[in-house]
Amino acid sequence: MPLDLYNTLTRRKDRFEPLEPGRVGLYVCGPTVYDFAHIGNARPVVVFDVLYRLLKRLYPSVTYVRNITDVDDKIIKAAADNGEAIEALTERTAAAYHQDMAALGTLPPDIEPRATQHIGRMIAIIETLVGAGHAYAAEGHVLFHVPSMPDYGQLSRRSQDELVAGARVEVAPYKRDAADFILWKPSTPEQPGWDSPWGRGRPGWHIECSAMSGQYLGQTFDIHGGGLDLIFPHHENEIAQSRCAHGGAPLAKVWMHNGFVTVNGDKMSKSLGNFFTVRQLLTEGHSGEAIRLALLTAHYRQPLDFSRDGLHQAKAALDRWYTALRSAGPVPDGVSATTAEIEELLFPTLAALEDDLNTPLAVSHLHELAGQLNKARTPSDQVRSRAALLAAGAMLGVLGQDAEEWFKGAATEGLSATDIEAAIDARTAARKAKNFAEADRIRKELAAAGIVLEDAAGKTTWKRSA
RNA sequence: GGCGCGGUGGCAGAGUGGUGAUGCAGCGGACUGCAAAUCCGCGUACGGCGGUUCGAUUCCGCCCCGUGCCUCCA
Repeated sequence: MPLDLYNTLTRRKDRFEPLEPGRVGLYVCGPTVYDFAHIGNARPVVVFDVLYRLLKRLYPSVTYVRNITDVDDKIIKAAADNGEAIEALTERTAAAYHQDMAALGTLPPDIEPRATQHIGRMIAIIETLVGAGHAYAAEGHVLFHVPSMPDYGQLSRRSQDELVAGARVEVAPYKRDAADFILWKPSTPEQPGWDSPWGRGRPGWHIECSAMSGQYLGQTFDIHGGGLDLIFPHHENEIAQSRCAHGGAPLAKVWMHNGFVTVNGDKMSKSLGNFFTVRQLLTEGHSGEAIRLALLTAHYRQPLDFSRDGLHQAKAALDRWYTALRSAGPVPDGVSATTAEIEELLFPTLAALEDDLNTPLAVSHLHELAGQLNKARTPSDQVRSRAALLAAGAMLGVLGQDAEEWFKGAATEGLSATDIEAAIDARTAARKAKNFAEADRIRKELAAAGIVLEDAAGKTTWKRSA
């Protein structure tokens, strides 16, 4: 099955072919580390994690680069507000980011470069741009001169006239053209800064990605991803810098952008204050797996309205799948499924993902596989459907834990597993004695503590129903 | 003003020029001491108005509503 991906540059789904057979380079814009990641920040991480898993399955060599922006004016401000050293803030926030993204079941990228460790390369690119007449120094700043690039604006499909007409900010006096953007800016003594040919300063927002993608993936690579709001100006400017520094070579072949997470229809954003952090939801007791699935229930280019109800629906789906896995019981000796058998069952899920990451359709195929597992009557059918369900789950990055653990979980409060099992034994004895009043009393007592009992095949199992 | 996205059954959410996914919720049935889970069955859903077509939710036009970007933003 071929892989089709929607390319923002062409505005249509295109058949994907790696630039070099068997090798794929993927660059995704990572976090600016000054605060906890919210669900809107998490969406691209989860979406591109699914892409990464798919690419790894389809191609022998995949290099996934996701940067950490650890120099930025928001960081300077947050550190000042906290009375915290910049480095302490960025280290702390980056560590929290790693924890939270791991909780969402995302694989770490192959390379996670930090902006502050690539200043030299940024300066070199800026020097090249100045030398080629695409950039100029003015009042300690270095700016990219947008009119020097005739085909600027292809990604966002904006003409330079429109940019000027729509400019909503005051144009700095040192700009030759209103659309020119900053490559390097001066730092005051208390701001972080590096020596450069233009004095002590720090990089502008866009140049870091040009430096890091170029270093790890080369001048032209396969896929560049990020959120919709990065199309303009960030990615447009990244393209301008990189192409003008590289003799016009394209930066990335495919540009992918995920849609926004909204709350009651409005974009979730830090400035609006309508955000849920991943950490907050995890603390409330939502599983990272349910958060992840909630983010995958809408197609990645569609807006996703986030709500706790959506989270509960995702959990219900996971309950259904884990129930199927748990009910199937242990695999009998000597029964196994062949790779070909599993692949056949996995095919629809894979085909859905290969069609521009149609995760909602893939989710429906997981439901189909769970249904097949529930209906399986022979050990070989069970083993086959179970293996296929697990493999399909792995494509989405879910169903990675043991089903018993999913249901019995780590209870931070309430009854321990030992207490529960003792109560179940007492109830089983009562049932054997046909003392159903006592059996029901125990069931009710456990239910009040959030424990649901299920009598099946002569054995009683339990789960926490939070 | 420029550029863009969306409006599918109670909810979430795919998809398609013609037998209208999937899940949740709801209803009925099987199973169960009772439940739960599971299985079986059940729904005159495609914002409005025109057009193209034998046939449109799907293509085209206009309109309405919501929403995003236009140098903080995933």
